[in-house]
Amino acid sequence: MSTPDLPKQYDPQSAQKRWYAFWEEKGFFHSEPNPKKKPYTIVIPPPNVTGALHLGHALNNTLQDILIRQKRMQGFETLWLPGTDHAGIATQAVVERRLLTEENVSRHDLGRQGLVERIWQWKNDYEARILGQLKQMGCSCDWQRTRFTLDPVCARAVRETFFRLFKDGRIYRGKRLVNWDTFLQTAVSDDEVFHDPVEGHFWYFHYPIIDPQPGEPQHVTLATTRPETMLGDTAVAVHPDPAAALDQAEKDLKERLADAPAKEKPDIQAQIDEVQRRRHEMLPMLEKLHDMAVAGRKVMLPLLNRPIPLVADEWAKPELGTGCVKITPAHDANDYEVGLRQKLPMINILNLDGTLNAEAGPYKDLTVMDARERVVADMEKLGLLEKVEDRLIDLAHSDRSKTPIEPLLTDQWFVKMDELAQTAIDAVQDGRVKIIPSRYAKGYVDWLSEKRDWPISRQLWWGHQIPVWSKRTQRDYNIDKGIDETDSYTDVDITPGLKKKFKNHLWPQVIRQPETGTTIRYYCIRPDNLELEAILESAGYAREEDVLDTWFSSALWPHSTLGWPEKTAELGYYYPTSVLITSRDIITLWVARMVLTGLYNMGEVPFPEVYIHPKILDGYGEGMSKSKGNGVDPIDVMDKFGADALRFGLAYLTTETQDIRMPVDFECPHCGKLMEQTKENRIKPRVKCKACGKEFSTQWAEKPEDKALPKGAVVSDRFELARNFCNKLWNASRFTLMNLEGYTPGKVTDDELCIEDKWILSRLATVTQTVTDALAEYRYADAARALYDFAWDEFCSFYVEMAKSRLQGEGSGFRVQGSGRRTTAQRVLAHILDTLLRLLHPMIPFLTEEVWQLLAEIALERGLENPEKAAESVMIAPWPVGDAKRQDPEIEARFALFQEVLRAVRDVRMRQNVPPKTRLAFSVRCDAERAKLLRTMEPYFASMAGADSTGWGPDVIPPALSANTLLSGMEVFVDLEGLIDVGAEIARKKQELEKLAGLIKAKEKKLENKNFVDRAPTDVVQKERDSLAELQGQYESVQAVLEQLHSTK
RNA sequence: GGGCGAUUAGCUCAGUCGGUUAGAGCGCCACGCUUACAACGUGGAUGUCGGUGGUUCGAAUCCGCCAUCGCCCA
Repeated sequence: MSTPDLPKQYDPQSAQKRWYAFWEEKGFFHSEPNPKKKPYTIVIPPPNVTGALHLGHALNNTLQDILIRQKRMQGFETLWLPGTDHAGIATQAVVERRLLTEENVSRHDLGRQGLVERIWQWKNDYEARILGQLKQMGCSCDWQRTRFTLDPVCARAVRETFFRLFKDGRIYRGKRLVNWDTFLQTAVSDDEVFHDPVEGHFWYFHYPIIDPQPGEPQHVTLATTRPETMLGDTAVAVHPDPAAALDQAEKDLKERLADAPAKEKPDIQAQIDEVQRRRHEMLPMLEKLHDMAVAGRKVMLPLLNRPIPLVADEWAKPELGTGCVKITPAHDANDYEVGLRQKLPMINILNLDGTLNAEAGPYKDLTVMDARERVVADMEKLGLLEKVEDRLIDLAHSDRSKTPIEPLLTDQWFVKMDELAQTAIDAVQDGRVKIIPSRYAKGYVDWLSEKRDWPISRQLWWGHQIPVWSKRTQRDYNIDKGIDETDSYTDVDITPGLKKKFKNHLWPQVIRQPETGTTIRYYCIRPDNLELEAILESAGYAREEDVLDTWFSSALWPHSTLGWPEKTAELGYYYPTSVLITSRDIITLWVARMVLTGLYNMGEVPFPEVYIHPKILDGYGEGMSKSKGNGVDPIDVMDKFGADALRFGLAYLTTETQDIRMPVDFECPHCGKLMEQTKENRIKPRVKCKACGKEFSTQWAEKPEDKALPKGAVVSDRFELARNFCNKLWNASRFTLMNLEGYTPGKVTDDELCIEDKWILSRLATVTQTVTDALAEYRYADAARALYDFAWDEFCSFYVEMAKSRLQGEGSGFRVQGSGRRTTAQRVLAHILDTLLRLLHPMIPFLTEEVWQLLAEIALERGLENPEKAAESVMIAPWPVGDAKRQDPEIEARFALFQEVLRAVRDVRMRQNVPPKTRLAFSVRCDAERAKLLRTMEPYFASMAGADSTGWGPDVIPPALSANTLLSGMEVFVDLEGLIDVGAEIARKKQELEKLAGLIKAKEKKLENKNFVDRAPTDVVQKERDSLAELQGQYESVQAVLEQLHSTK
């Protein structure tokens, strides 16, 4: 393409396709350990294969690519290691739901292997899509090293880690109440549960006291929202000191009352009254019950006729309900704690499908809801139902199946966190891992400090199957644990010969079940021991069915992806990685665990720095999600604005605060206009365009008539700024290319440089430093803004404008002194553009490459001191270094004077409505020094403001009819003979006068304040005095002009 | 309930060490297709810096309290 043929608008799509392929072909993305260079490594936070990438991913990956590209240019051996995460439950649930809706088959129809195969298909599709999206964004990942958390390399690391932890005694089997999804028949994690208020009831039951003594109650009253759980009750609790508890409750309420706002007072007072009522009416009974609990008395659990103890436990709140509480340890989190404290039996009454099991006696096989009705009816028949109240219940639902969650006590595998967590805390506290911004370190440390053991098993089929074999006949969720470490190697099935042969590859753990007198023997096997696995299986051992928590494999990501446990060259060279860039919601789940496993497996932290970037919200401050309909797809943004605009826009918005707010628009497919997305229209299947009146469909379209409409993309106009910026750059580049005809490289000496050359070189040196510093501290927005302002306001608006006179040569009407002037301008211009492209490349890779290549055609050798051939791609060109000796505050200050005067002249033209082609005459009253400088700029006033000067210096006399503009130390007069709208100018000056009067008054007041003059630093006081004098001078000038205007009217 | 953060122009955001006549982009108004660019140029208008109390000669900036919103944790 020859330069005059360049289109006036930048076409992102064609550049993206061409240059990405070029980079890949050249192998620029690939990295190999290179001892001659320092490594710079980032491992990608692997996106889930559950779905396509959203804007949050686009942000996350843009920020990584910016650093990677910059560091590559800075000469590091740069590796950005890409990959994806298998995302256990999320992916399995998506695939299962799809199988059900589209083919009406369940996972049980397919079987484990069948389902896993189907999920792999899904994974392959989505992985390809995700990696394609990253490529479209321009991400310079080393695709040859792409990893997946379930691939053989990662799997090996997972098994090896599990084995080491197991052997180390850090993995154990234990009880845990989980959120059981009876529909999907799996445990789901807390963040896969949502709470919804549901209308329910509060049932009051009587449990008879066994053999009540005289003066004792016949029964205790208990209230419950889930009557069927009584079948699993193993105790009734009463507070150990009900009087003290009531006193405390009253004290707390009174404190709250004291500093509560008036409108809340009546409510709190009512609560205090209630506590006092309870003290009178209920306390004696509660104290009696407490005595009975201490005496070891029991109550009879109705329906099952099981005697259960009265226990004293603080969980029973005398200020709430009946003051007593039934305890169902296997089906309620709080009751479970009570069960542990009071050493109560834990009876599970549920089957995994949500029906009741044999423990429920006559209610066996009923569903929870059926059992609830029957229990209530039967209690009523027995006369044990006191009353029923309506009540709004906050019920937990599974996000995956939308069905109610049942708390269920199950056996799970855990990692002991005590020591491991401490190592990760230490790493942050002693600075080996720095979290940026630092405020996030608190949450990290607090979370780890709880040292809660990590439950790692999941009842799923998609994931790393736990590498433990055991002999047992059924999955039993009611066993008690008891590990006996000394009982190793006594299993009759494993011969001493085998044990010797597989030493260090096999590790036992024995768990006794005192109730049944049996023992369960577990063996963990190291990876790559198929023979051993076969031997165990033929001896009747079966592998655990559960898989590991996805985070277990993600936790190893920085070292597993580099080949650990093999001692690969990559591991030695690239580990520890340089930085981790991620969002704040997974600091604990992921970052903390990577630190901990990195230290455990490698003995070294996985990265010295963690940068936490903002979260993208919509215009209402809500997180974006597909389920809300406010999710912006980066592909839509790239289609509309281009990948460069997406990237620059995101970088521009990445400030140190927590969030990026991004109002969301629909883009009408008919007229292309943007229309604000509201909470109302974002959930509709079809929307009517406000601009053209035609309808379009949304992501919710399901009916054929809706689907038939063209789809409206969801975008945000916040990318317009970046798109416009790209286009501006494109056109500045276009100008440069068009004016480099006849360019020759060559050294440019200082005396060949004009003031504008020196000025732009000074500014460029400063901006180079600013951008380099900002990126080193992850201040992306600062870097982007510095480049935006420089490129637009300085390079385009001034340098390019001013270079025109020299570039366009003799015919232009400007003074052209010497034949070298055009050559110099070309050399400086090529150099500035060259440097600007390099500085912008990490943020705007495609456009900069496009221009770089075009520039190479006409100006391959560039540079002011020692012109050199440009690199074959901007991607591998050296990162600019801010040249301190080019920084010239003197020149910058002088240039600023010129800009001020120029603006003043332009301002008069605009406010007087002088047509652009009419030339203006102006003069400037100022000191001799300034006059000398400004005089040299005359041609630029002529070209840039269409104004010719008539005088400079202290003796300038204003024309009879003029508009004046006051600047610091200067006064600009524009001759208005025959032009002026006098009335408008008078009005304007009056307004100006008032404003000045106000400012003067404020300053005078300040300076009259003795405290200020005495206590403020002298330079500040002096500054205020100078400022006042200046203002007074300005006031007088304006007044003079005003009088003159009046007199000519 | 605890922690973190936000609140500055109609919108989205900058604002360094406490001292500025508080800035930018979009939008708005006026003028202009001047051979790089109308995705543009030139100029303009727009603010009780959420409220309140304090520290200070001086507060958008530091501290206390309150309000609203968001996120995380129980």
